[in-house]
Amino acid sequence: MSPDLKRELKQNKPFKSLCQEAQLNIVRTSNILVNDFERMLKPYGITGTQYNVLRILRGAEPAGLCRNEVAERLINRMPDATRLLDRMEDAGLVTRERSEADRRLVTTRITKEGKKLVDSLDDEVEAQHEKGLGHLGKKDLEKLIELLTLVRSHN
Amino acid sequence: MSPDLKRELKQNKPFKSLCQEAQLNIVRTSNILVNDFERMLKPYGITGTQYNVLRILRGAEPAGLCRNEVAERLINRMPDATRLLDRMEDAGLVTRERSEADRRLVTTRITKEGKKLVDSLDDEVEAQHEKGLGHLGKKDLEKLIELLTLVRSHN
DNA sequence: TGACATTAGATGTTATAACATCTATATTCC
DNA sequence: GGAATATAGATGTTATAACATCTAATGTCA
Repeated sequence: MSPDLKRELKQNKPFKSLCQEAQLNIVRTSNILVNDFERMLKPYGITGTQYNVLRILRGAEPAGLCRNEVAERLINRMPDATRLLDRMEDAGLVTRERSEADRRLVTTRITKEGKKLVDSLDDEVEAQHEKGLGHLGKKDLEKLIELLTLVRSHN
Repeated sequence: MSPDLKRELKQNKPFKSLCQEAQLNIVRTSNILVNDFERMLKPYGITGTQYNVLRILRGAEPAGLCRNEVAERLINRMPDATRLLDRMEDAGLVTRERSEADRRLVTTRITKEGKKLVDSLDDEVEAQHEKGLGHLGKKDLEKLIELLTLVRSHN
């Protein structure tokens, strides 16, 4: 049970510090969860980032959001938002329209088709989260969230 | 303090489940730490993955490791190991040599130059870990590691 | 031995990430 | 009003990731 990270990565030396061990644990665990998540999405022809954008735009209906607002709400930074949205527009998942009030802005909205796709994935997404983390109890999950929030708290 | 993730991502709806909230916290925290780490490495002309490969090869001296052994020890999977090592070879950080015993294998070793680079980064790397996680106490770090190990324990 | 499967790695191709630079529009402030 | 600055986004380029396919060497077993 719980083979530790050192064994997982076939390392023979101990970690240099507790901070390092914690950081590697966070990153490793994230990578595993993200990989599983992307694999689950693959049959539907979208990436994890695209899925997250769809979620964000679904939550912003019917007003929509401009490019930078979408980027701000993403879990990971996305320097190339324009072309990601281009691809999603080509795929019929979003529409874009230049704002009348401020012509620098381009409002992006989810299409009916995009909403249908993301709605249809809700159960499978929840199942993936459950599969990856459901074996922890409520107490442990809450403690984990608390500690990670604390990690992020200082910058 | 500790603005929670919901606020960070400007979400107005609560998370669907505790599992989902935990997963997003893990991934978000990892992204922040990885971004900081990569930014720190940038002046030295290597990526995070390249740094990790150098660490692995430094730990495998003087025997070296073949391509797949390197890939297995990485924090994240690397389907394109060949060309990553190509680039590192071009940069003078590693050498490669086809094994005599089994001519399918190519043994990769860190060069003197590569070792010098990774040695010179040790302090800065530790400082980055300290900066990102040092504000947690020993108890909290240990608990965090324990919980993340538990997350990874079941598959 | 020879057909077949397996393994290690290389290579071709496409998609995406990362970064710098550029254009158009708005805002600031004299 | 107009120059300077800031902001939103588009575009060009390079590097890397992802995936499939290919070649060479080894192992398996009739």
